[in-house]
Amino acid sequence: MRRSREEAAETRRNILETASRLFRARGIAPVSVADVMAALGLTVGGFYRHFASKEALVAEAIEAASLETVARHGPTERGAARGRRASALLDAYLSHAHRDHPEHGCPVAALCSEVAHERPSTKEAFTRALGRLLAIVGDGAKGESREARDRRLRIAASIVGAVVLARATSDAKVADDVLDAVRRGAQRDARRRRPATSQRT
Amino acid sequence: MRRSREEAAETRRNILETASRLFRARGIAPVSVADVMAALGLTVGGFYRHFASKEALVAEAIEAASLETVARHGPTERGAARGRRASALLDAYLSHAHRDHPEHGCPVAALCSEVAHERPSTKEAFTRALGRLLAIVGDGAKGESREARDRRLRIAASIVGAVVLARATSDAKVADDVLDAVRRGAQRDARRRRPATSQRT
DNA sequence: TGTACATCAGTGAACGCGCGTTCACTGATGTAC
DNA sequence: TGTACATCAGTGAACGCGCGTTCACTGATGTAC
Repeated sequence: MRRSREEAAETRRNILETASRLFRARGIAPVSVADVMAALGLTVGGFYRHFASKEALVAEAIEAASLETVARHGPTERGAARGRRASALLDAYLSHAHRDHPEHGCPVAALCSEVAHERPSTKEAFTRALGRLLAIVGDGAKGESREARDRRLRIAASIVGAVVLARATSDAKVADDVLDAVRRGAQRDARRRRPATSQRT
Repeated sequence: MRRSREEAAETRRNILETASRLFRARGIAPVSVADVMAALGLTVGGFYRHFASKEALVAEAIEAASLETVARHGPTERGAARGRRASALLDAYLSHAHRDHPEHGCPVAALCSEVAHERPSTKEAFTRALGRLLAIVGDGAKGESREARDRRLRIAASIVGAVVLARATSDAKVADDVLDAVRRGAQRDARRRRPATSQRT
């Protein structure tokens, strides 16, 4: 039953994409290698032709989810366009759609507390994902002031915190309100140092 | 081998306390019922004399951790004392000690992304814990303005986000900086509406 | 271009292991008289 | 207060189950000539 190189490469991409969705939707531990393969109509044995271990898959899946999230919010522009992009990111990040569909969302928000107990390779992939999130929240130029870096870290912590709490709570009002409150705060915070930028897309 | 009522009650308390520590330190799924009992020098079978299921233990352990966290930051005072308490809470929450010792810390920060995939009873215990955290971040009086409630939600999201990210990243500088940045921001934010309160304990 | 053979993607069963939960059993505790 | 018996906290083995990983096998693909 050998497949062509192209088919094999596509299988690998499919495993990665499916794993990336499943891990974000249901967490790392609750998703088994067999779950991922079954979702593609394949059996477990074949998995190890493509990845050395579940751990390796997890690290790559986080990487893939992170790159997908970044790509959705566009490359780094300059000036007013960058401000609009950052503002649009905040609205998207704190939307009900993002809260309700972690499988298509940011891996940092989906996996943050679970990753703390994972192995180094997983934590490193998570760390790169967080780095990319920090990069699209602001722009992290070399000569950045401490205030500017603080603001990026603060915005990242609050948007991740808001989405995670909105997903974990069973109180629908708190879930809605924390997203709203953080959206208003972060937009104001982001605007503070970019007064020339037009807001609200 | 029957034990006295007092001994049995103490065993129950010990199971709860140990579970509460282990879940915060290592997460829910990675800690088995046998792990908890073994940590007390007991065998698994006896567990079910005290709790109906692991799920019931998880819910009670989150509740216990939450009450312990609240108790550590004292009951609600009025006026300037409340401001000092809230300020001290922020410093403690965002400290290296809290980041490095989740087993003695806030269950909301320790379990947030994992709880999103747990059963209703667990999410409800988490929701009560979040409610208590919101209550000690500000004071949530009845006539509270939208701005005041927003500020409490924003501070809660950002301190939880900061601790979770600081624990999950393998970049020591980002871990330190996100705690510092959020501490400065939250102290400033908290001070904004309580100008009469003396700051920095 | 055609043929013979090596490669290897995917199968499906098996490996050892740990999980949550159940259960017959033990013997000290608690209770009824 | 003393005795007989019921209760039940904790033991330790077993239950069925799912996990990550391994492996002999298959047959189509890729390669050497």
